[in-house]
Amino acid sequence: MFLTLDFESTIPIYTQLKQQIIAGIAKKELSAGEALPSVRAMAADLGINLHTVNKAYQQLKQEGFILIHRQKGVVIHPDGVAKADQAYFQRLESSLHPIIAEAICRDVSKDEFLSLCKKIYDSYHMKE
Amino acid sequence: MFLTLDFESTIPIYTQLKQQIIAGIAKKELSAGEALPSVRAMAADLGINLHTVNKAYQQLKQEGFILIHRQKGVVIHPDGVAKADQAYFQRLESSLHPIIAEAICRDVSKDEFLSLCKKIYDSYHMKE
Amino acid sequence: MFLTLDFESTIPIYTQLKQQIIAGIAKKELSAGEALPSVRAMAADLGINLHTVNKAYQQLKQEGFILIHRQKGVVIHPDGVAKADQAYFQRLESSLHPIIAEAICRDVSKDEFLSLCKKIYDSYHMKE
Amino acid sequence: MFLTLDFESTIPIYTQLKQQIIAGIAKKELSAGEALPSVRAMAADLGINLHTVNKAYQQLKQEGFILIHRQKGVVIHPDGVAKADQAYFQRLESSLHPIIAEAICRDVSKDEFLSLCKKIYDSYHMKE
DNA sequence: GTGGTCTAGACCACG
DNA sequence: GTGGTCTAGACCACA
Repeated sequence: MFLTLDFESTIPIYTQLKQQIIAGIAKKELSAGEALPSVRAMAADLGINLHTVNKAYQQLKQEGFILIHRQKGVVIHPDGVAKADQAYFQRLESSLHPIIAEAICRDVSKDEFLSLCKKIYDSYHMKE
Repeated sequence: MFLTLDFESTIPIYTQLKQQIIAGIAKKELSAGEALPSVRAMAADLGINLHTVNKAYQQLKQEGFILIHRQKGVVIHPDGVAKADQAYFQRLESSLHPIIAEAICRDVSKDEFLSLCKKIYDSYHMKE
Repeated sequence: MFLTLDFESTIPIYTQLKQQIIAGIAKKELSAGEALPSVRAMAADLGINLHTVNKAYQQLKQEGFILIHRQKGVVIHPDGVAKADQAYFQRLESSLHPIIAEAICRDVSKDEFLSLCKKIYDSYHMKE
Repeated sequence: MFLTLDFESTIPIYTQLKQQIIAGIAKKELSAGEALPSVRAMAADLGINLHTVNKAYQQLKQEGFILIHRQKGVVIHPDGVAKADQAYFQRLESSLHPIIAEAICRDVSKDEFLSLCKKIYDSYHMKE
């Protein structure tokens, strides 16, 4: 799994890290139960601060993507991620709303938009 | 046009304001050439600082949603917003990527996801 | 002579007006001694405020481009504009400095820059 | 690098700051990848408010002269500034137009004008 | 009265 | 300690 961070992005590094790990899971590059590098190792690999990695891991844990064992270290959640619940759909919808509003302003047709979503969706499943 | 801000949200107020105005344009509640309240009036209405409003306006202007007319004040861009270009689609795609990745992890099917997008998309066009 | 104002520009209207009149003189569309519309007429023509026209006229007068007679009204300075003096060259240089600095940063070659200047220069003299 | 601001000037301080930094890049006093003082440090150095410095930095960033690195802070854009494009040449031309029109009115010959441009251009490259 | 600029001081997210 | 956000109050240029 390759992690690429953009230090010039406005997106916080810990968020980028989270997103990349989630993307890895979605692409099945990271499978349930698989071990992730320790906070220290990950930080050293990426040349970033321990706190930054830790923050990403803590949030991933809190959102049910990973487990942090004192001994076994960090592993992808073996039972799969917590499924979509009410709260998640609400978050999802509110994150899509502004994106779609802007797309409409810019005259992106519904089909065009849905095609793009499909394309991205498939880009994850192709790897399956 | 009703603007509702969430002062508890982690999303900056000026961003919320931007999004609501963009949503207003998408819903055709705000039509091309229509005037927006002055920074001062808007700030007073919302109970926020005029600089916060100004920041939102400046960004909307820079992104082509509004323009600042020396006589009419702040108005919705009359020619419609700059259409979707290469750069926009790139931004759009990178904003959708992490959202879709998470949806996949949470076992949201492609159809389910697309339905949600459709629903949101239509919620803007219903007002037409 | 055609005057076109951009009410959406960041450049003040009175400045645009000044520049257009100066351009008119440079292009010999306006010749020495020629009359300009009164403040009122000009303001009505352009749909702008009296004060705005007045400010432009006052500055043009102060810089030696026009004369304002109580009776004859506003006329292009019959003796030609005050020639370039020390102070003018200093102003000219300091207005060119930042422009040229940016051009250099953007890898515009000296020849490229000078060609552009020549082209613009000629665009005024062609009308002669 | 020496920055000199004129607090009496009508040119906004943040604009002066921008111009001086651009001049510094043109003169190669600031080289690609080099770090700039933090907004706070720069503000303290110049005896101005940090928001003023921030505004200059934000605009320089938006125009591609600098970028804000999460680890290194503010740095001169390492890949060099975005090269001259269509839009830039248009801006350049419209900034030169009024300057040249006035020069013509003041009987500055084309050669005289071009010599001045050359002189200024060289004043940047001498430092190379 | 409008937007543009500048100052000042505060809190927070980030690394 | 860094930049990002928000507030507040002041002055000015513009129309």
